Amino acid sequence: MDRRQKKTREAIFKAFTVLLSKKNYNHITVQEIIDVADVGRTTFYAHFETKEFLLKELCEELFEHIIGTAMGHSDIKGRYSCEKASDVVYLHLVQHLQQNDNNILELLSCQNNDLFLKYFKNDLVNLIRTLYEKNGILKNSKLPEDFLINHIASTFVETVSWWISHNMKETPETITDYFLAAIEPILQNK
Amino acid sequence: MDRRQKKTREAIFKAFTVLLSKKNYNHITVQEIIDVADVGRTTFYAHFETKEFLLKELCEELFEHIIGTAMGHSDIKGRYSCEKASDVVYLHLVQHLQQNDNNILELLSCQNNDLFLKYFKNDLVNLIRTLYEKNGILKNSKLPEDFLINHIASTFVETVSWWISHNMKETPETITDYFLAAIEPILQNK
DNA sequence: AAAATAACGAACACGTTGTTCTTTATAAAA
DNA sequence: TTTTATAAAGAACAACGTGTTCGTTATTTT
Repeated sequence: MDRRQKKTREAIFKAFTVLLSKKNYNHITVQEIIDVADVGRTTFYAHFETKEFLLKELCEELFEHIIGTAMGHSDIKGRYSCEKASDVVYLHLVQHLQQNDNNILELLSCQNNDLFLKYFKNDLVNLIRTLYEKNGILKNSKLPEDFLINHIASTFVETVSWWISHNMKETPETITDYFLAAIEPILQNK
Repeated sequence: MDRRQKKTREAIFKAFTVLLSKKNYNHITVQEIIDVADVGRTTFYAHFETKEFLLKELCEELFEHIIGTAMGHSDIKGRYSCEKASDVVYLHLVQHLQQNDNNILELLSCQNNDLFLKYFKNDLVNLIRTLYEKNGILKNSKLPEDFLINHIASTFVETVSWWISHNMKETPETITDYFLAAIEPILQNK
């Protein structure tokens, strides 16, 4: 990719992130974004069709990375017992968030964090499905499988969201424990 | 309240609801709302400062009613054992939703249902706090109390959301059972 | 019947959007 | 290095949405 393209793309992402940490998504204008990013109007529209596409691409870049590496860990650790393997994946996700790559925390704690949490949950559903699909854990429950997957993903997102809103005082290990305490009884509830 | 005021207010709410069922909140303009509601531009702004205030007031009217009556039931049934009382409240809520007062289902199943689910969850947190605050059920858990309240409220909202997205094939009793199965193990997990 | 209040409609200034065109700067290919 | 391709800049534009003002008409309330 052209060095110029990469630079403007990153300048726009950065400006958008900064603005999101200050004000509501709906009140952010393209004009403000290009002012903060210091790029021409034409340039912005050459990169992103609209503000909404910008949001979409930002989310994709953010979560592709974090979920992708977690997926990797699920394969590597596949040799251990089923439950432990998934526990490790969850812990890795929480630790990854704590590291704050790409200022992801700035976005997950802003006014409009629901925009990002929605995306995050969506990607998590896929991760969780592949995590549990091989072993039949979810199939043996008296609750529908897609209900369970949705419940687990939601609980993870809510746990992380709760953690961030409490200024992440707890360690990643504690948070993972909270999360597992919230869902594990369900998995054993056959 | 003046009959004229009430009529325009309802016309605007109705128009807004219709539009929300068709398109994204961000793409709905005040112009469209007043066209569909068939009221003058000046009249709209005499009632609502902005589109956002319209959304806010709509949410308040919607959930004030449904949560309010549920709160009532929690007091009435207080004589039974603690857990059963709350179970009845949850069932009532689900049944209330099924009745579809004020086209609440149209809003909870539209593209932007997250706007309403967010409000719903907020009100639920208050309901749940009062539901469990007298008996010390939540205090005896190894998990923080506000984490638990948040988890229960989220799980309820997610359960309802899952139900609606599946065209509400299940009965209110089944859905309440699913919800209770998802949270009850936690409450006993001291 | 009179006074108060709500709705209407037209017009307005202002800001935002997304596009077009020309010019300049930078990177890649020869 | 020179040439060629491509990205960014900047100015200008029409179209649209916003929120307000003002004078007029219709409907309640007193």
